[in-house]
Amino acid sequence: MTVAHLTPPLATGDVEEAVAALRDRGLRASAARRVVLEALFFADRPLRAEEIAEGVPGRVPRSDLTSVYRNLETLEKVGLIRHLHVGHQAGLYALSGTEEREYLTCESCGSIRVVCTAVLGVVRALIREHEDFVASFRHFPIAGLCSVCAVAAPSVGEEGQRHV
Amino acid sequence: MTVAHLTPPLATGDVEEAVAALRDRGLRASAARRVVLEALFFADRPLRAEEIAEGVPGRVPRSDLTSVYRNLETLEKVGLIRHLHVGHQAGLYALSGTEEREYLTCESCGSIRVVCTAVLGVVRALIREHEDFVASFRHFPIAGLCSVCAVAAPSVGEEGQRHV
DNA sequence: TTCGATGCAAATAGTTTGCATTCTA
DNA sequence: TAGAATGCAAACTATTTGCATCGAA
Repeated sequence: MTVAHLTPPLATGDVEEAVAALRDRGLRASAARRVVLEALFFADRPLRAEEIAEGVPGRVPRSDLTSVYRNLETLEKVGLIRHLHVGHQAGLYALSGTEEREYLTCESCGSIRVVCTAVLGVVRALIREHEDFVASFRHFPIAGLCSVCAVAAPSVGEEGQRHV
Repeated sequence: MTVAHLTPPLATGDVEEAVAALRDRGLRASAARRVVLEALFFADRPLRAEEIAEGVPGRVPRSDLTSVYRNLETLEKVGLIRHLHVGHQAGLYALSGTEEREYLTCESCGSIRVVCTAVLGVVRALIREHEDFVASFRHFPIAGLCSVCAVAAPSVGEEGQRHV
């Protein structure tokens, strides 16, 4: 089982800081590795491996998808980044920010929004107490229906409508 | 987006009852379809499509994997079954039982256990109230660390040990 | 007898692995 | 300059689609 996503987070403020963390661990600061970090710092939202490989025209150079995957794995092992899953889509990769973001994902329209960590703290405490289980929502965020889709719920058997 | 998993559940007690529900909807009660239902009724736990296709020697005949996938989709649309995701593995398919089972899945050892629905009810109410979001744990059950792995947590960076 | 359902082959998406080459420390 | 990292090709897993054939109603 891959448990890289259980590595404790290592927050950094920019590419140079992240690169320094790599060197601290005897890892090399290659161009391809920098590019992955640049893409993530530039996006400020979870990205798919393919989005990272595509680069940002004029901003972040494109790179080889295989290397992106290998570097995402390395960066995650170090704790610089994390990944999460939303629906049946490809995995999403994000920086380990100073503030630990957790998400709520709508199964109908596909929207992703940041959730109040305090509320999740209460949820975790509840589950820990009653079920003797340490719940985590980082890797598999809570899914369900956002307020808009919940209202439109009866029509939910067909095709989700993105209402953004 | 595929939202078959948002279909309301339709509980049945045995294969014949499930087959009758299919006919009610103008769907055919083919041999391959019966076999999928038999496998699920026989297992009484969530199964992967491949496990269903393999059959149970002397109990449930094996069948074509493609047909299994097509039939799982049909059965899920009807509400007779549901599917859920655990870690990075293949999807798991289960009957829509009368009692609505929800699970807690350990990210370290891979164990899956049934959770008290009442506790999840409180969790849902909490999230609905504070976040205006209707959480559901059917499709993506809550992940985390079971009590055994939580204690052994410091060693969690490497390889999860199945302690069952 | 007619469509719905099947089963094989082939395609697809996401991700991983092998290996000779390149580049960082 | 040694060993880490790259990048291309190829493999792999889970799942879906095309299509000619079959079988349930």
